[in-house]
Amino acid sequence: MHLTNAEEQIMKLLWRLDKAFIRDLVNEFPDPKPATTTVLTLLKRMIDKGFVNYKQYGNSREYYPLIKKTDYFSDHINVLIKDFFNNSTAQFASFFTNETDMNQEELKELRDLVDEKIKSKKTKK
Amino acid sequence: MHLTNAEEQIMKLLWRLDKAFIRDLVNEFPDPKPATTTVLTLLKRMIDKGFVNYKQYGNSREYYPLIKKTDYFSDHINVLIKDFFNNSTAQFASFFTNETDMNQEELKELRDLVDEKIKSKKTKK
DNA sequence: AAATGTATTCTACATTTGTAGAGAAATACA
DNA sequence: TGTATTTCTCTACAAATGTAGAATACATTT
Repeated sequence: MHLTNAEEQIMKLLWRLDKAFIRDLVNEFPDPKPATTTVLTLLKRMIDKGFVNYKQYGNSREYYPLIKKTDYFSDHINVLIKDFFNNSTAQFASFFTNETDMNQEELKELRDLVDEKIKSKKTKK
Repeated sequence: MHLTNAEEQIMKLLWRLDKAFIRDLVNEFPDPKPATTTVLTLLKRMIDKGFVNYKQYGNSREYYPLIKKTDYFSDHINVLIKDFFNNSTAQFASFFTNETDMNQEELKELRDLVDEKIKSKKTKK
């Protein structure tokens, strides 16, 4: 099961706000804002799909995400890696460092990060 | 403009085969294969969108991709980075090394890669 | 309590996407 | 040279997606 584009927009809002009432969500949109019912329809579909739940307060609901942004994202990336890099993370990493324009600073940061990762794996064994 | 899912399947075939006639494409599908007309319809849409072109041979056409896989992929990744990491490649890289399960080998490869990248940038200046 | 505002569900419909048949035109073959 | 095959276009339609009004129920304000 997956989110459509419009649904993903709502999801991003929920991730950013943590939880929100319908009016909060609609307000987050720049003009022209979608109709409230539009957002409600999307929310209902997202609930059916198991991505969102809510807490009832009187006649209104506070919606919140059921999956973590990082998990959702992780899935995305992995699909991309599978589709385009024959499932090789190394190949992807190579592509990544070549194609994105990280500056000197960021590159060093990344190298140190990877270095740490290597060390932590070594000690773990 | 973007490719739909079904169109992207065709695109992947074209990237892999470089160029192909309609029967080649249909044959690449596992059973049950889609109808030839289905694939033809998709190809026509992709041509209209500017993703594919063809060379005419008699009454049939040899189709080929107009965009490189890496460029297409690069766009994807960048959208993800923008959407989920506030446009910070460094933040994404960090996430990436943490969330994917690269082994010792791959990690070293990546570190060396990044190292090279750092050096090449230094000398370029 | 009546009027107004807000949230929700139900229903509806236009657009996009996935899938493919009918028919025409070109080609291959018996 | 008539027949089968292949490729293509045109048309069609079901399913998914995006968008929102009408109706309803509850809450708030006067």
